[in-house]
Parts: sequence; structure tokens; C-alpha cells
Amino acid sequence: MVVKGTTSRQARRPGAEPGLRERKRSATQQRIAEAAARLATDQGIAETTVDEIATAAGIGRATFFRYFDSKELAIATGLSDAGAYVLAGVLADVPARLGPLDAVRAAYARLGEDFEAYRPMFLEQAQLSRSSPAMLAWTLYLYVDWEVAIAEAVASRFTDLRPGDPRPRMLGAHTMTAARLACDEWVADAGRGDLPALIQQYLAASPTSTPTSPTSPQGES
Amino acid sequence: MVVKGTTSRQARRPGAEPGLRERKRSATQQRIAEAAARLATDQGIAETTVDEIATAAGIGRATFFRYFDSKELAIATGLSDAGAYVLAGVLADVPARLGPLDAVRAAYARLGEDFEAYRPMFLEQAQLSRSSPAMLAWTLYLYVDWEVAIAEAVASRFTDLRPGDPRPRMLGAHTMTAARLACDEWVADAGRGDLPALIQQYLAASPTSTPTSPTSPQGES
DNA sequence: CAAGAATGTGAGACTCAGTATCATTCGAGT
DNA sequence: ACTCGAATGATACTGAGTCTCACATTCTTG
Repeated sequence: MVVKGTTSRQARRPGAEPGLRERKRSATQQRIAEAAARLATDQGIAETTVDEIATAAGIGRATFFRYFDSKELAIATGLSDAGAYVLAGVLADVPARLGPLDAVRAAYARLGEDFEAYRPMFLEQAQLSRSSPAMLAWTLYLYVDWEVAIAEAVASRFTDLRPGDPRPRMLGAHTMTAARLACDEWVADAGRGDLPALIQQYLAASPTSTPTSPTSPQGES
Repeated sequence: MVVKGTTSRQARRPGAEPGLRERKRSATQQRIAEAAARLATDQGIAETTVDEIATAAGIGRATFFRYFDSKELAIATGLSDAGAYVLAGVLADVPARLGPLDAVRAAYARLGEDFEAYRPMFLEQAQLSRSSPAMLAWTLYLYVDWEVAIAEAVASRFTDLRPGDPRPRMLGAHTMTAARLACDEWVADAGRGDLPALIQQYLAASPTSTPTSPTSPQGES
């Protein structure tokens, strides 16, 4: 759902490699998202028009809307391409013996290792995502895609998984929620705090960690 | 954040009852949301203009945007006022001995009792919330308010709650996620299934129900 | 390689969402 | 009653998002 659907009535057989048309399409998609994110980061969202983004991406205005439903969505996509989507990829490299939740925590820990290098860029993007109601709304919309990606990435770690099992999707949502709330708190603190640690704290705060049980703070970075 | 903030520099002392001005304001807010939801339900979202909503609510066009940031937000608010916000209210009436998660499950069970009466209306609203990317984005945006409301409603059920404890917010998000995903599945099934039961299933699928541990099905409907 | 079908593209026109301004009206407190 | 701050509505304006159509590009089939 990240790429706006093509009108392809001309179905491609599943096994074949993507043709020139599809490669061009995803390349254009990426150029637009990158241009949108860069312009919005530089000049602000309101000051960036779709015309500018389209020109910067080397396409026409009408074409822009064939790729993204809204300006905010293009920006949010460009911001996040460098961000949370990689989590699904990292998840694949985490030891298979780890359970779903532990795998997520390990993946975040891995990502947190070179967090400091990206801190300023990350803060800028996190602030931009929250800078207006419309921007936040479309960011939340994108999170759904990430939830699905994470759900697919962890699904194999569930044993006795029945079709339609709610657990992978719920874990995907839980993961994104932890990231979102941790980011909220981090941004509210002007990006001074330790975001990876915050994420781990939120991840640990599962709904079944009943108050009577100690809910050990889990202070690992 | 449901009501768009007033510019009130003339602070009202916290104890006093709301004056005519504030009562009028929330009444107008509600009239707009209701008119927006009704028109959108009747004619569709794209076919409903802000002008129509404003006229139906008996206000001017410019005033509309002093109450809502976007058309979709007004519609989503109108749709949800009849829906999930009541959950926070029901939560207060649930026996105090229940823990946070059990309280949520009990509250949903209570709401599910007269679900059948509202099934058609509920389905219509759920479909409308998912009818377009923009509508879904703004619906997700509203869910954040509900998360906060639920978090506040369950906070007292956590023992040893430190300020800034992530658990209430995470539970609020968990609750809304369960409702959202259950609704997705329910809508995909054209509203034929048992929504309350679905919600309970999703609620039970907590991230710590590790696959190695039996993950007791918790089959109470 | 040729030709036709399917699809992607850009230009321009159009509707309407969302913002800003300003004169007017309304509510709260004296 | 009087005054100040806030809410309102009319108006005008920018720009998002949609639509259509002519044209270009890619895919397919022979």
C-alpha cells in the first residue's frame, strides 16, 4: 500500500522479474518521496508546494498524484524510508531462536547501536512528523504499513500459528506504538534523552505486565 | 485535543462552572460533528462539502475551520462520538478490583451486550472510516485522543504507578489497536461476524503471550 | 521487427479545502 | 451601561486534489 496501486489489468505472472515499467515506477516513487522529504525538511511543510516537489523529482504535477494521495503522505514516506522500514529487514537477521517480542527488542537494540550518528537527522524528522495535525495523521496512516511489514517479519517466530492468528498483527502494532510513544516523549524532551532506551521501556510495558508483578524496569540500553 | 483550542488568554479559574460562551462553543462543536457525519453517511465524503456542513450546522464556512482542522476530522469526530469514547466512561463503572487489562475486557464485554442493536449503524460508520486514505488517516489521528482517554481511565488500576509510567498509554494503544484490527476483520467480512468476540480475541493476543508458553486461548466470548 | 493494446505521462482547467484579513457581534466582568 | 477580549461571517486568496485528453512509452503477439 506504500505504492499507490497501478491500474494493471495486464496481470504479470508472479514468477517473472519486474519489467522496465515497474522498475521505472518504483524509481520515480522514490525520487518523489526523497524530494518531498528534503524540501519539507529544508523549507517547512506549508512552504513546500506539490509543484516544487514535482519539479524537483522531474515529473509533472498530475503525475505526482498518481504516486501519492497527498503531499503529506509523500513527505512522510520520504522521511520514513530512512527509518522504521529497515526494522523489518533487521528482524530477519536476528537469531531465529528468539521469540517474537525478544526478536523485536533485539532488532531495536541493533538499530540503536548507531543511533548517535543519526540523532540530529532523526530528531528533525520526528519533529516534522508531528508538526501539524495533517502531517501526524498521514504519518499514523503509514504506520499501518509498517505494522504489516513487522507482522510478516515476525510471523515465522510464532509457533502453532493458525491462519488469521491475531498475534503477529498485534505485535506489529505494539512495536510501532512503542516507537511512536517513545518518540513523542523524546521529542517533547527536545531529543536530549536516550531514544533506544525509551523504546525498550515502552516495549516492555505490555498490557499483561500486571501491576502486581514487579514489571522490572529492564534497564538495558 | 478533540476540541480545537480556543485562543483564551482570559483564563477561567479551574473551579468555576463553564460560562455561556464555553457551553455555546461545545454545542456548536457537536452540531458540526453531527451534521458532518450525517451528510457524509448519506451522500458520501467526497460529495459533502464544507459549505454544506457549515450551512447544516448553522454557521459560516470560516467558523467551521475554527472548530476542526479538516473536513475528515469533523466527520470522524461525528462518527466516533457515538462510539469508542464511551468506552472511557464505561471503564469507570467496572469493578475496581479488576486489573487494567481485565477492566478493558470487561468494559468491551459490557458494550458488546447491546451491540446487535447498533450493528447496522456501526458497520456503516466503520466502512466510512475506511473508505478513503484521507478518512482512514484522520480516523487514526483521532484514535490517539482515545488512547489518552483510555489511559487516564485505567491509570488508577495500576498499582505502584510512577509518573511517566508507560503502561497506561501502552494499554490505551493496545485497546484501540484491538478495536481497530477487529473492526478491519469485521468489515472485511461485510459485518457478518461477531465483533465483540473479535475484539476480545485481539485483546487477548498480547505481545508477551509467547508461543512457547501455552498462550491459554482465554475462550470467554 | 512491426503493430496494436495497455499503460504512463504532462498540460491545463476546474472544484473545493484550508488560510488570512477585517469589520461586526457577542459574552464576561466591572 | 460600558469596555475589553473573543467569536463570528463575509470575502478573497493560495494551493491541494481531480478530471480529461492528447501524446509517449512499454508490453505483447505475430
